[in-house]
Amino acid sequence: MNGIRTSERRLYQQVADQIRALIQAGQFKLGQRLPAERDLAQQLGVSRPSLREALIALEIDGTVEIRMGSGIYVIATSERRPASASSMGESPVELMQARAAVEGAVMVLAASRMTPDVLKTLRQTLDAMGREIAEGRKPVEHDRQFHLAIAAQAGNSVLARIVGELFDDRHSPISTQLRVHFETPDTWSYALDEHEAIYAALEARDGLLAQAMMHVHLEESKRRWLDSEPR
Amino acid sequence: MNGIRTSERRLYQQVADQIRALIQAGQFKLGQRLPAERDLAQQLGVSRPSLREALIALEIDGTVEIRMGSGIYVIATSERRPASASSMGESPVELMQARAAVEGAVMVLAASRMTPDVLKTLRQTLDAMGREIAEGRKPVEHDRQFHLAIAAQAGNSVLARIVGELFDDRHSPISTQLRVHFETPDTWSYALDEHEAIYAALEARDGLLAQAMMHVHLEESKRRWLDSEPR
DNA sequence: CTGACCAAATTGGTCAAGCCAATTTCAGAA
DNA sequence: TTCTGAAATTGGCTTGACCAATTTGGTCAG
Repeated sequence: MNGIRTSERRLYQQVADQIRALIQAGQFKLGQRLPAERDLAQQLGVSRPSLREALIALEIDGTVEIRMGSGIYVIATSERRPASASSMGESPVELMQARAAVEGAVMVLAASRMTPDVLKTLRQTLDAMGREIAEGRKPVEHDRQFHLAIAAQAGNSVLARIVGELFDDRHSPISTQLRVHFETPDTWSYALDEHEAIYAALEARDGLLAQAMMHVHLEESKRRWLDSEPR
Repeated sequence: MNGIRTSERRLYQQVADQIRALIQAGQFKLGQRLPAERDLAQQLGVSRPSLREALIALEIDGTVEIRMGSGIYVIATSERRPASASSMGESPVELMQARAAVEGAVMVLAASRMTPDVLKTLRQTLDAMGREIAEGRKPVEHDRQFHLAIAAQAGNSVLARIVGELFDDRHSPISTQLRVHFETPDTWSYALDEHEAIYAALEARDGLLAQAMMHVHLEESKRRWLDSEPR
């Protein structure tokens, strides 16, 4: 059960994954208590503080419950709490198809509820993106704000949450693969053009056109993503 | 900037919240580097390992990026991973509307990819539900399997994951409110009838009919949910 | 003056050891 | 047999140290 530290990932991530794997393999069952921190750290060949850092990650994702004086208990076997999307073998095609389904529905709802204030916010976000692109920076945060501001206007907080999660699944900092953002300074300007088309449709309160423009944007975004990924 | 440790929450959670609050308040801006761990820990009145535990939580939720030898950078100014659905004030109406949008899209995809094997699995699941209902038990797990088996056949693992999460958001064991399942032995038989109608439409490979039947099921399910909730 | 190189400083990463708080277990007394 | 209190166990947090990665500043050469 010794950990292998040959990769560049942080130790806590590796240890957390090891523990998840042990749970998945059935070595620690639902409801069961893990070995004591001191023992488990020794078994895994790491220091106790490093083990504790890994346990925090597991606590946050709902895999374990930590009780002072008592122990660490498995409360999920990851059948209910899947790992992040990228670690589940989900492909860019599937992610963008899912986004098309969800954000398509959001577009129709949002267009019918569009207000001058929201349009103003979207306008400001697009302008901020334009400035960042002109300065050679990557407007990931404003890209996110654009998508989420529209989703928020759909009037359904569940859908808004899903839109945010799908966006983040692709831009999550956890996975080292996803640290490499796929857009380049050149392609960001295309993305901005596509955003402008979405904005124009929303301004016109045309839900079906907005939906179509979002589909175009996501399809092009997927294509750029696929073109940028190492094979 | 001294932390206050009067509550029963773990220190790392408190410190993480403090840092989030500082970021939200604009003290640390997007892209900016936080003070060094040693300095920040001192400023917040905690030990460095405790501060590191808090930073792990912030890294996981996408608020900061930690670079060895360089520093800790703010990469988001709002939460990336919202708390669970039920703690966000999402309503049954919103949840079921979102499910209608997502599972509606899934129905169309699944109907076009339906196979005898999947139909057999669905048949078995419905029969198992029927037996459980006859014995006065609540077929929550088979209910889940029915929805997820269909979603799995849609051929998009992202959508399947979302369907699972939405189902679990409603049936999550974490929220004490949701421990009280809304279906009663009587209403479970209605739910089963609705499942049968969905099954028939899938058997006929009629995507639009399957979608309509799923919408009916979710609408009725929502109504039963609302009728059962304390006001 | 500018650019390159190198050493020192700074920063995060991990470890070891210690003490405190909460819970569990066990032994002794009633 | 049951209850109580002490000891053991467990997690929570701190202090301090050393290692790895990055940044900064100084020096030298062109």
